[in-house]
Amino acid sequence: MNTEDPQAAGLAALAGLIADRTRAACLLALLDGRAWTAGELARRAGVAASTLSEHLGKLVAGGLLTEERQGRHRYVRLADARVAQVVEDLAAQVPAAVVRRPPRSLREASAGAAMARGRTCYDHLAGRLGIVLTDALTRRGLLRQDTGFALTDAGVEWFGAAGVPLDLGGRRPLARACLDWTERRPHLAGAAGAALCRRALEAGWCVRVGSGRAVAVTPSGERVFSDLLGVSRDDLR
Amino acid sequence: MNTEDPQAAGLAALAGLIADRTRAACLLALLDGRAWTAGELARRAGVAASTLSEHLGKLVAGGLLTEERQGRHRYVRLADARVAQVVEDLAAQVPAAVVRRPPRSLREASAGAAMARGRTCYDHLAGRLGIVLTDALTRRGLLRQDTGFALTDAGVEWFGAAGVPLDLGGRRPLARACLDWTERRPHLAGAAGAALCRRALEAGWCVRVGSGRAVAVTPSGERVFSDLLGVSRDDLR
DNA sequence: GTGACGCTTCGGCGGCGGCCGAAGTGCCAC
DNA sequence: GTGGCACTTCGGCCGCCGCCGAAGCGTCAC
Repeated sequence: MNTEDPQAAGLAALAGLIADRTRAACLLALLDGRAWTAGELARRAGVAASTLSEHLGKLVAGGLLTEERQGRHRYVRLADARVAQVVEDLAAQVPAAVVRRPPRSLREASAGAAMARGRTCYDHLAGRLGIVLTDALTRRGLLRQDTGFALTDAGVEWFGAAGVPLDLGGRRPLARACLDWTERRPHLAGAAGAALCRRALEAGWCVRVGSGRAVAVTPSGERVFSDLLGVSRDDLR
Repeated sequence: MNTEDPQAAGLAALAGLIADRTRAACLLALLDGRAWTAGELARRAGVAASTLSEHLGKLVAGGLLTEERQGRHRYVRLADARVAQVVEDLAAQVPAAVVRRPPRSLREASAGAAMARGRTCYDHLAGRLGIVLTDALTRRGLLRQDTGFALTDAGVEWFGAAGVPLDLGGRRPLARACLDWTERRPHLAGAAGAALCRRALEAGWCVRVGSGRAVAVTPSGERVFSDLLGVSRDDLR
């Protein structure tokens, strides 16, 4: 390369951090928005602890992850919402045919079904649950998807009325579309999506299922979503 | 890797296509939305024609590029707007400090200045020009950026009145934020951004400068943007 | 036809990077 | 202290991949 191009080099370096099967598996696992220990990730990815340690070093050095040492554990999480967005966006581009794979076992099948029903996607809700809520917001004129992706004034009010505080002054966009990779349609992300998810977990509208990203709606959540958004219970199961 | 994960493998493979300096340089060059020949890209990237041929093969096989053979030339372009978006988004994440580099020559400096003033970003307008237009749309209540990123009803009307036809039924979102890597702020992308750019070039409001992506506003364009959006001529120079 | 040109294929080279196991470091429990 | 555990560092192995030049193929100009 006679004429070195710093932008191309930077782009290649960034993509290179993701362009490894093991690191990609880590990033996807970390998309649940929580902190994992190095050991958990190593088991998940199926590589030796030493191998994973090196990968984490690269991801942290590259700014994709932040780490937090606690005793003999190294906790690691996605650095910020922008990193999560990049990983999501890229993951959403991989052809559906590649991702869809018949489950190997009953256990895997039911875990997959739970994820498809509802899960967190970094800091917001995804899966059928995410889509149902996003569609309900749209149907009620609270979110507009026809000319872009933004809350309406009524939508901002609705969040206030629902007891979901919105950070209006923040640098992060309030509403953003995130392509759902099970539903293949956009769901609500951004500050509003994060606030809704946080509130739903705090208030017990939803609970985490098992150890992973899967999320289920509680009876109280069904009532709330029905009252606030007219979502039928059948759509949430 | 004991438990193979098709999603991680797919993500890594996709990122791997971008994770090479030469291929990254090609993708960035192709972000101008036009078709390039293999030879042009080889010269641009500074590698042998044979090397570049192999890279193009991978990018085409991976679905990032489409090719069109004409005589002894192989024309290649980004496969679609989604690919452009992925490349843009990823490129926008590389730290500004890496990209900003003092120009080597007067020629390079003036080319850089022209690009910063105005350029195409795949199929829409970027650089100061893109930002000025996006801000003007926002100031006039035609585009809303405070609660997301979407055209208002008045905005949809404005496009009609300005003689810029919008495809309302299309699958592609009408308005989308694209992070400008010279201005570090979002400018208008999506179907509306593409329509505006197409109309501006057709109607002679803007013209391509030199051989590349740079775009300049013509006197007639200054008049139009002033009339339609209240943009001062000084902001366009 | 003849030569020039654009691109592709192939062989070979070199370097990078992912992987592991072994050894080492720090932390915790007992 | 003593052992166990989580993680890291190191050395070495292996395979992949980007690079080139040479040769080949099709197209275009004359």
